Amino acid sequence: MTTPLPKKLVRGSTSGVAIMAVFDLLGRKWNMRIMWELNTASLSFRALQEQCDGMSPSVLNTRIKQLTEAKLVYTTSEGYKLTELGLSLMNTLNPLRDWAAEWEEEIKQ
Amino acid sequence: MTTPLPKKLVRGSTSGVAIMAVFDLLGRKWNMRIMWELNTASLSFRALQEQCDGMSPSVLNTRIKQLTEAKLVYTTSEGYKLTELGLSLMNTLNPLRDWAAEWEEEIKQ
DNA sequence: ATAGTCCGCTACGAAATAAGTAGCGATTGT
DNA sequence: ACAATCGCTACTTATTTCGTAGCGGACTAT
Repeated sequence: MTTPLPKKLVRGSTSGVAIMAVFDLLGRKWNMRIMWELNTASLSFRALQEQCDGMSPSVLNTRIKQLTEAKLVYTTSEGYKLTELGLSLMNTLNPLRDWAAEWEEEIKQ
Repeated sequence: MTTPLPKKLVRGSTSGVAIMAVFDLLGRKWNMRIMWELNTASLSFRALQEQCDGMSPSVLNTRIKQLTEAKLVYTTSEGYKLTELGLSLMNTLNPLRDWAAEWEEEIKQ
């Protein structure tokens, strides 16, 4: 006699806590990758597209809009750059690189 | 006269570095969320589904398979749990919670 | 034994998102 | 003037995710 699942809910969305909004944003294809590339260097639209394995420009365009809206990225005459917020996010995400290396070791077996 | 975009490439995929594979995995809807919930408590299929805002069971099922394949999650009689690797991933991802809080402050303006 | 309930999970059509390609108008270089 | 490149949009196709119904197994109550 547990409570049945609620019939309608805002799904996969910012229900309550801030971290959920982060999952929504980063849990979308390309967003982490774009941030990662921009953390290495600020890039023009075409350059960013190339860095991201030639991802389609239509998607790149909407991603840039999202990330700009989220105040993680901004546009300059020299290309797209990370904001302070964007940089701080990439700092917290930085340990992922090392974890990824360990994980790769463990997984190829 | 820059090199034109290569016509075909494995896109959004593990081209070279380990971190790209991580982006592929975590850059999918629900994966981070599932890991996050399992980091708090080990949960049965139905319970996990409820925690994740009632996400569809078909997707949950494929996600569990992926995460199991990736050696981040395993199945027990008491429900799904994080492996050591999964736990270490959540540790590196933990600072995200604080960042999310700061970000929420900055963004609601 | 039978019927009811809950479980993990699958099947399958509908909706949403991403990919792929062509090309426009603006700018830059020759 | 001309060609090349740029950022970006429009549009079609492919892939992913949702939503719902329901199967077979385990457990329980009658």
